Amino acid sequence: MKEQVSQLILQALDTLVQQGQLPGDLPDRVQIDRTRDPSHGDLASNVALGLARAAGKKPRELAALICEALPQAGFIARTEIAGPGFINFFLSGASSQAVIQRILEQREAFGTSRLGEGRKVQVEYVSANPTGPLHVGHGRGAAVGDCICRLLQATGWNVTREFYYNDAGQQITNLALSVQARCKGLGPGDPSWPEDGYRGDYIEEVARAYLRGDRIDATDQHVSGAADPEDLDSIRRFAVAYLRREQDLDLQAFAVHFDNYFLESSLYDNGEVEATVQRLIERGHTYELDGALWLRTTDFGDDKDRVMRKSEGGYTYFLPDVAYHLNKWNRGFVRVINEQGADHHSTVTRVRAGLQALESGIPEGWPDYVLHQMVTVMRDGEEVKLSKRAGSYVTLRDLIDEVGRDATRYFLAARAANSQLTFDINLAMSQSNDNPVYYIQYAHARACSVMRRLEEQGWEWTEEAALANLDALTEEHEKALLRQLDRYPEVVASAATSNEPHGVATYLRELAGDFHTCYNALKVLVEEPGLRDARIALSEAVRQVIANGLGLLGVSAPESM
RNA sequence: GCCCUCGUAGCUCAGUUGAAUAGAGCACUCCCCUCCUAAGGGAGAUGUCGCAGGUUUGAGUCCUGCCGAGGGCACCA
Repeated sequence: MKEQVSQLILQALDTLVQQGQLPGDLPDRVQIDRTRDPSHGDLASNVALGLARAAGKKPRELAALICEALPQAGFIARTEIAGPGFINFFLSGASSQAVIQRILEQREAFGTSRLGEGRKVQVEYVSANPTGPLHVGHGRGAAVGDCICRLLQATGWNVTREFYYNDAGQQITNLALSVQARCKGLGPGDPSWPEDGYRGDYIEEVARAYLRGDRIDATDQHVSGAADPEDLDSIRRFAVAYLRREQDLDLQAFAVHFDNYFLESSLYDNGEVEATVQRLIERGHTYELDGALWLRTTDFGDDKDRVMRKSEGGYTYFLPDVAYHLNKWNRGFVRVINEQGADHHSTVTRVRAGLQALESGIPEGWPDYVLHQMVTVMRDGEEVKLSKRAGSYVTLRDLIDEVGRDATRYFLAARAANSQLTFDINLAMSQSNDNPVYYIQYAHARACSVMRRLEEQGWEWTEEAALANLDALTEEHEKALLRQLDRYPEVVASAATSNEPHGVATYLRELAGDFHTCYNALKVLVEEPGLRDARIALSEAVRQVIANGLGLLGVSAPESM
């Protein structure tokens, strides 16, 4: 619709140029906005404001000229010049009601698009090292990352969901040592407890399972406990598998899954790290200093150069990061989105710089990053900091168990990632109108109950009859709903383009609000068949859009509550 | 010290890529079920958009500086 109005204006501008009212160089597109205030019509354009200076006319005068030159179009009821020179467009009743037909035809597909054109996109998220249960921060990453994936799928991208982790290195050695200490009956208080060991109770569970010889099947790891407290390597493999499985269960409870698990160690095993170093050296962006090999990342916007190979011979973590992203590029992902905690933001410039230094045709600014800020959990007005099992942090599982999957997902995804989030447990659990999750779900359930009541009344409803009677929808509350429904595809497209799933949550809150208002003011199941059919169609359209939107957030749409 | 993010109603947050009187919800005051689930709705009140400049016909939105909050600044991952 925006596009059509835009075409009309462009034609009008063309006419004015031919009449000599406007100079020749015109924009090839004009801005059309949805109005905030219904008294301003449905759509508005600011062309006249923008072109007034070049035209040497006052904005309102120019707006009047443009309006006169507008070609006739059935979907426009009238236009109006307002404020400093806006042109407001009032859509005809039929064209605003037509959204219902589109929704009922397209159903689950309403709001989806082919923006992605089947191109390959990879989203990397969570990527927690297997050293303990997932914490709330991982939960935020899981919710945001998963919603981004759903949005990308809905807009026609070919999505791969990936989880990257490290099963070697210092952290994992530390983990193995901690489990070993537990195997030997030591606790965090003992003098021989490993320095910086993991202190949570779950370490003891790992140790017991290892000594029992349990078999562990995680999505990507399968191993049995060797039950030998002296075999550190065996303990390491077991602990990694155990905690990976632990995380799998957390993610499963959260309805988040991955297509691929990627091991940092594989980059060493198959020589990609070494090949990356060679490539960087060949390209001449490296130098040796104090026995270390440096990459001149300052050539690519970094504020200081970075060490790639330490003087003792080992690589810094920065290098596998670059190798990993080169690997992603080589797998053909034209778009890559990394969802991470903001505490990793310093890697952004570094990785991009490293990729530029490879001179492999990777675009500047690739990949995308979505960095989420910290989550603070509150209960009864006080900050919750500890979980019993993990020892030092609130786990994702704690939240899911306490407030449920739907509320947890909604709260973690409903806010812009780059702002700090306060997770209020009491609010998330409250079954009242305070709680946006229930508010939205209730709107869906209400629409479902309309259909149930319809059957109880013994009334018939057919789509054909309803679509023939849509012109009965003339009340302001109904119009507001129609406008809101019409916006949905744009909301989805914009959320997908900007990697901002919270836009969908905000939209659903508004749509549900408009529905409740309308529902309260106007009875759906009235005696008069034409009006009843039309209102049921409206209610059904709202239900469908809420279900679609909740689907994008991974939140259920219950038929009754 | 440098870098990143944030600062909007008492609280939690939106703000459609620069537009028309800045919006919701909660909390507060009143009101609405013989009526499709009141897990709902209506009315009222609520702001120097952190501060100060700048760009622009127009700034919550863009630029600069300052203040405040969080995070990051290793030959650690």
